[in-house]
Amino acid sequence: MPARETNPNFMNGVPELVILRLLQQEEMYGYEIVQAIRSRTEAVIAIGEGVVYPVLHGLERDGALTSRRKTVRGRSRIYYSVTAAGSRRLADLSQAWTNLAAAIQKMLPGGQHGEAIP
Amino acid sequence: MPARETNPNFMNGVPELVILRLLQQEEMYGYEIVQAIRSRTEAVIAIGEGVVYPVLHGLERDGALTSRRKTVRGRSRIYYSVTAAGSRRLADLSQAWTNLAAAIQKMLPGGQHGEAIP
DNA sequence: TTGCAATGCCTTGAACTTCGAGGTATCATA
DNA sequence: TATGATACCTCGAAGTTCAAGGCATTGCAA
Repeated sequence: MPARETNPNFMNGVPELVILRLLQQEEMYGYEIVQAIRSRTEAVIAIGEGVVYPVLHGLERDGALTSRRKTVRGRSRIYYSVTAAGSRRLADLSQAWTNLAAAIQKMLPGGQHGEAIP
Repeated sequence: MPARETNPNFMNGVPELVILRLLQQEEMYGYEIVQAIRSRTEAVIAIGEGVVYPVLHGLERDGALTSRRKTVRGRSRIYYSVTAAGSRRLADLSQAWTNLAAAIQKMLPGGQHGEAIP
């Protein structure tokens, strides 16, 4: 997952952003993340397991996450936590997202000035 | 450019959104769009010609845009305008984007409650 | 006048993400 | 005992975007 040069990986990387953010607040495992994203965004964002697991593996490979295996009620889970590098990565992604969202907001109707209602 | 079922084509489609929005305000040609996006977003968003032209062609093929050729100072330009279908498409995209941005904003630090400063 | 930058159109291949569908195994419940 | 939920995973397909080019004209500077 090499960073892009020009646009901050553009719109992509939202799964990565959301996953990092969740894990920064609380240690979680893959299956849990999938449902947490659905429920916390009221299904506005729905990221499947086919996306979540590869992202988790990639982030761990990059040193942004660490994992530990834990067995709960006979279920083997792999809990992920954010490392210091992951925190930095999250900060960067958040900043990039905020910039992008602001830029787009300004172009959309009623984005430039304070939405004056005559 | 078929619409996706689950996530609203996810983060993608920002070029399409921005281009439609620009053209709704004013008739423009490809080369002009590239620079308009750069300048109006203060280079936060930089979409190259390799993206803009295919998007324009796709939108026209879908009936969201119409074009007319015009020669200005010896330069042949193709000006694009938004059709009624294009307006609807823009409205949908704007809505999807707003929903998505709101959902993400709520997850980011200081997004849930009114950023109380004690 | 010669050359180079800017204008203006375009295509291509590669790279990357994301999606959807599947596979495996265990546990709890009906 | 069979089904659904849990929990992990992979794969191929599809779609976007990117960078790098190619072509032709105009205008300016050397």
